[in-house]
Amino acid sequence: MPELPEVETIKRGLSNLIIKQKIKKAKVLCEKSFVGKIEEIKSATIENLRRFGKAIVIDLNNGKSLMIHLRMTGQLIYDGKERYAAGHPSDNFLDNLPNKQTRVILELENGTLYFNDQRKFGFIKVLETKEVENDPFIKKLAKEPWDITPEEFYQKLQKHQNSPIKATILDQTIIAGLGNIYADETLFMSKIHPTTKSGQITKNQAKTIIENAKKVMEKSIDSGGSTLKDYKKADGTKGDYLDKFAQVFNKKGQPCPVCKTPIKKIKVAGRGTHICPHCQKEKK
DNA sequence: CTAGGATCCTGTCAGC
DNA sequence: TGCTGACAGGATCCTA
Repeated sequence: MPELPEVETIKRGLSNLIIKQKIKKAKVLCEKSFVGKIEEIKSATIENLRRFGKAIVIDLNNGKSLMIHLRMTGQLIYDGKERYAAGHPSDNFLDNLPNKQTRVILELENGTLYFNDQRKFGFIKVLETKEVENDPFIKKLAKEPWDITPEEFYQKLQKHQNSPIKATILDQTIIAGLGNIYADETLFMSKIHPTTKSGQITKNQAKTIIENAKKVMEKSIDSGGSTLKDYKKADGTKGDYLDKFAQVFNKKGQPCPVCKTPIKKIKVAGRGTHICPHCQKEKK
């Protein structure tokens, strides 16, 4: 679930809170959620946080790093003097911790970091710091919209001519960072129907997609991601990207902000997909 | 090689 | 109320 903006939000928020802290204790409640030996990170100190697409990496001072992928329902919650929670938006942010969905607990000097994950698709993985870039997922990761050129992106589209454009921009090995929300928002802004074959996308449209992907994600990062980032704010109100800025995602039946046509929900590439049938015309 | 569907797992919600 | 199937902000694996 968390996409690039949410992961970036987590990275920024947690950096301020956990860097320089030592991992005093580490506890794995769900074996599937932790890959590697837990002993390897005990009593190490957190030095730095990095982000690769939707993956977050915590570098330690003993040559090891923790790579974390939240997948659909992962959350990282730091409970210290204040609580900082980000990732999958759910009321669990308000629960007492640990709770039923807590998979890994890292006890630090001034607080505790909880990895929660309802569906157990996410994980924390121990890597050698120097091997982080060689992790299969990170190694295959494409450039993010800020780094890829329109020409490069266009060339990649030609390799997947018959795939719907939505499937293509969700593919992290083609362009990194977009997930289901920002893919829909990007295509809406670009006035491109999600089922358009990637081979039909013009060079201009390729450029537009990149520009809009940057816009929607920057806007989301500025608003703290489409997720709850603050325990106090999380109390009842969900001041998040989805409510404030999303144009089509989760807006089935509501009027298109541009032309007032009701937003439709369809299925593309196996994912729920939101479009304005008037602004995003299907191309034959 | 690409494309599409099933799959991992838990929880919630709409519809009967 | 209880049951059932669909669906979920992701990525990989398997098959054709």
